[in-house]
Amino acid sequence: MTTVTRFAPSPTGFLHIGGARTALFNWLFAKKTGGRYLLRIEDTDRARSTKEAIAAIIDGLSWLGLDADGPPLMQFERAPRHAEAAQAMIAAGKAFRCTCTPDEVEALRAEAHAEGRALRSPWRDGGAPNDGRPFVVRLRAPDDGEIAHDDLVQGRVAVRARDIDDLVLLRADDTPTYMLAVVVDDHDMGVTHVIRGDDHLTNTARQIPIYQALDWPIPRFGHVPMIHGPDGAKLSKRHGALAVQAYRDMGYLPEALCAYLMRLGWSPGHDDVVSKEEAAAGFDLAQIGKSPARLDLQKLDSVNAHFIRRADDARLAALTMAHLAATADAPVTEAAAARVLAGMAALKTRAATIPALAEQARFLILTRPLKLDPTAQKAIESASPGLLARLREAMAALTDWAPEAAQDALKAFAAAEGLKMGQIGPLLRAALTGGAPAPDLGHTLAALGREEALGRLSDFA
RNA sequence: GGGCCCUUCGUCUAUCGGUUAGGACGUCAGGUUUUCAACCUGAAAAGAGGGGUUCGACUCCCCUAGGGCCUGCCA
Repeated sequence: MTTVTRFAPSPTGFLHIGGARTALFNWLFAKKTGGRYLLRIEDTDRARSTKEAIAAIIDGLSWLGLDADGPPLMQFERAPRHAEAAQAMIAAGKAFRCTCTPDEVEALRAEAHAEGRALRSPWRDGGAPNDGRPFVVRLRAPDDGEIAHDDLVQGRVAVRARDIDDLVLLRADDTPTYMLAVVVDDHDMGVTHVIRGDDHLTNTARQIPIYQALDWPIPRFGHVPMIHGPDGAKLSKRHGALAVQAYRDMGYLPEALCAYLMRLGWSPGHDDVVSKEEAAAGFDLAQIGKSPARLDLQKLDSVNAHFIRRADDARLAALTMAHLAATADAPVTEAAAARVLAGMAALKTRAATIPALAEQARFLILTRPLKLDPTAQKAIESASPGLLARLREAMAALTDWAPEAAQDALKAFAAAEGLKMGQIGPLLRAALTGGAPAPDLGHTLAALGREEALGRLSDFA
């Protein structure tokens, strides 16, 4: 049997990283088992669902490389099918019409609450008046025994049947509730493994009776813990829950965010930083911890740094230039872009995020004559007269402008002058970068290119 | 109120009855050094509390404490 998993967000807001992680685990499990991973948009809450949210969710998943194996299923479109299932349940005596008014339900609920038991409708055995008054369809919750399932993450979880309420399946307007819609859709989509947040753990005991009432096979369930904020509090919209796109804007690579999210709460037994593709083969739901994990941006930084080093230079250069274009005061030229690309191999070992990479690359896009920061200013003013001019001359004579050759030339120049590198490095660096961060001088010279480098030296010689 | 789930260094975790409780990120201290990083070496740092079971418990059981979720004609 091929496995089918699904991610089923409700489009009432953006895709935050908790949802992204749930999607990721579904994706990993499907890949691991050679199955399919599907997307379902749970838009049955018409008032709160928006087109924008749907677009943002799909965009976020796509950015993360979590595209589904098939078009998304829109839940609301299936309302007739859900109603049909509810009717079948009534016919089988597993569901019933309940004509209690909201006030009556509230009173019954208060009573049940006070007695510490689950809500049961007075009409659960039938007999509700059929005189045109509004009604809902409720599940006739099992009377005795226990509802248990072997959770792939949590282990065996059992709830006594008497603690399950006569939950609403179909509202008075004939639309399905979440409990019904989920079960019907998961069944119809052929979902074999329901992997979702552990906020649904207790809902499982409420959904299993629906499967049983419909005489459908019950899928396996795996409830993964939620992610908490750095302070241990649950992530919520007003508390650190950011859209995945916000992480993109902060300069994280999608493969890095996936790798980090994947490791958050899942330990394959080693600490290697690997991509989701590399991890899929060894993925195991049983290795996911049961307790919530906190978000740690510093760890994310470190994982991101790892993937920046592995990333393609041209891709990084494009991301860096985009960031520079948005933040630098001066317009970025094509020549500057070429320099950033040329220097990327040396630059990318030095930054954990794209903004940090842009800061490392900033010296490359500066326009002549460079403005000097105080330290650079001092280095140039205090240099012995003519030194920079002689250095420029020595470099101008150089034919090979590769990093190593440039470095060797600098050493030779220092030796000829009877100076140590420490005595010419700051001066040269000041003239080349104006004080902006940059790699070692060989790479700095190489990335700038002969013409630009010599030009910058001329400006201060 | 009721039900269910969770609890090892600051953080993510390893350990599946016997370890000096290991690693990673972070932190701190050294080293390297031409800026900023990076890098190298070292250090500090943990089993929520209390009872059991056992020759022996982080590991199994119970209680307590703390946290989370569900208990909606939200999802």
